[in-house]
Amino acid sequence: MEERHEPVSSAISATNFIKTIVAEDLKSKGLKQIITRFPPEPNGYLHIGHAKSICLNFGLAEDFGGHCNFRFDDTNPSKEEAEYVESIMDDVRWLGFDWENRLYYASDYFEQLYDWAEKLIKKGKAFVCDLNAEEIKQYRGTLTEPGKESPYRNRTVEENLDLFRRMRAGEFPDGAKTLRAKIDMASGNINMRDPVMYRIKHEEHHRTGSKWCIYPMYDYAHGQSDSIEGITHSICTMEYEDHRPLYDWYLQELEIYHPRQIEFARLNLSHTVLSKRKLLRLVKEGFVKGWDDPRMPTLAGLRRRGYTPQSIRNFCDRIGVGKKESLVDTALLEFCIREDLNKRARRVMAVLNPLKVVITNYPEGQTELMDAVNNPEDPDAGNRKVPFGREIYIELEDFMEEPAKGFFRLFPGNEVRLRYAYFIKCTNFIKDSKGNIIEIHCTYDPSTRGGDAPDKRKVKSTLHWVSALHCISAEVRLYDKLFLTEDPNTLPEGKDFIEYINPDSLIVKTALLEPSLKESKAGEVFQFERLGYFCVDTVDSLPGRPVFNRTVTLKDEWVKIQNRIHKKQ
RNA sequence: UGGGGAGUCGUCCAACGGCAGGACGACAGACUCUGGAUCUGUUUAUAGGGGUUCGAAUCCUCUCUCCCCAGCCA
Repeated sequence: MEERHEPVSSAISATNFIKTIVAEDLKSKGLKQIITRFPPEPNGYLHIGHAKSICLNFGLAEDFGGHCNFRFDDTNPSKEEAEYVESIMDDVRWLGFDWENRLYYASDYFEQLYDWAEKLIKKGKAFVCDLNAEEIKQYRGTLTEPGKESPYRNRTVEENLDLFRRMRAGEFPDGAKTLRAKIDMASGNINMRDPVMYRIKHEEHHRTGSKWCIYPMYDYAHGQSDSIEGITHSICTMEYEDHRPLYDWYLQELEIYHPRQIEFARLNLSHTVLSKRKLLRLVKEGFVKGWDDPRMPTLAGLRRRGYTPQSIRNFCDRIGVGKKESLVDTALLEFCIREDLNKRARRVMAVLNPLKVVITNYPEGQTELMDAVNNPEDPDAGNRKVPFGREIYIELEDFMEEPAKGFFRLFPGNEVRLRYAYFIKCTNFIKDSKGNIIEIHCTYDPSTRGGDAPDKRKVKSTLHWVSALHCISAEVRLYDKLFLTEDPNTLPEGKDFIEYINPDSLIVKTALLEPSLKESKAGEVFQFERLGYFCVDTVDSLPGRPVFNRTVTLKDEWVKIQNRIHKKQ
């Protein structure tokens, strides 16, 4: 699974405001290197939004000569599970990033964090509060009104210390007490209204087991973890901007090394959702088949869909980094995977909607092996032989009884090329009782073997095909956008994002494939000529029975022409 | 009505007092044994009003719009 990739071409990534800040800091603070970190909570799967953060943090470290730590932010035992730890590390490795020996857990710092909490108590900057959750909420005030001070706010240092130690010792039940910072209940910033530092949870932690029954809150743990690791730049998303004063306050009161927090806008991608809550609903309610369903924007899903690490890293470079809320068009992601696969995918022929063609003047029982190029973009990919015979299948869409305007594929009397084979001309067609075309008769020109006419005459179209006698069949899964609406997060009043799921986001077909595909291996990528890029599914394929996932279609001029005609009508 | 943040082509990102540029998309053409790829070209933007300045997307000011914050979640 692990792959290494050449760095993304520097032509793509110009600069961003964070690089500017870091460059200035390096100069003004005389730093030799920077240290960043990627700090996921192990409570779910990584998605393309996390990839933006991963690329940013590891990329910055690479650009400025430093390193990026990998840290699990595991301060809440009720939400976190060990199973996620492995999958998250897999995803980051898959993207091609290496944290070497710098794997950390916030839970490794619990003892130090505890000592620092006592230090704040001794400074008179923290107190044990007996208010319950509901009361704390009442006392906190509202967005426009200041809060009230807790009646327990003025306990003595000795009492606070005693109570806090007893909290740790397990003397109190969940929710009975909290440790809170003593800051300012009238602050306009609600995060500063005596925020909770520790809560009591008699729960098993995935790493510390039952050693602790009090757990630090994110705000109390994160900055200090950054400080312990010597992080120079702690990069997070915009919603933490309001938390920065608190981040700074703890570090200042603790009088310890003070990293700099910088916020950037999280990624939004059109036609999909990236919130954990919504993704979970898609899985739980069965709209997709799991976290790694190829329609999911999770890294596991994208990987199974056929997206390459390189394409995702290129995407992350192209979208840039800013502070404003934005919605990136999925078309850019699709461009990135086409760009990458165009260079590396072997071309093969496969027919999704077969229509039988009989070449009436071709000798019965004859088979020829035609020379086919594996990848016109890559001479090293070599050639292969594709069997050809009297009866073949072409794509149903490649024939029209009465050609529409702009259609120059097969129609009665018209000559086209069969890729790597012969010119054929349609002489007749057969319909069933319902009027559906079920078979085409053509003649071929033997002098055009290989696909070129000695008399230099041209045809306007080249069709892909498979030999009826030699082709194999396989399940092919045609994936499309998961949502019909561009932004499933911004909906009319009363609408649920579920209502906008694309009913055709998955269409399963039995396709006919050239025989070389029989032994293709899980994860292999191909371009089915004129159709799109496909990969062999890593979960449901069996030896000799591959299942193919469509990663993305090819750009299709004919589809556009048809759409235009439809719009006019 | 409190605090914080953001407004530049259709989309995303640059330009940081000196010619508003790139990528994707769209459109047009060339080329092509994939209506793919490639190549060429076209199109469209500084939220609005004042001000400072020789010169403003950039500085000042007022206004408008959008986003985030009231977990013992992260």
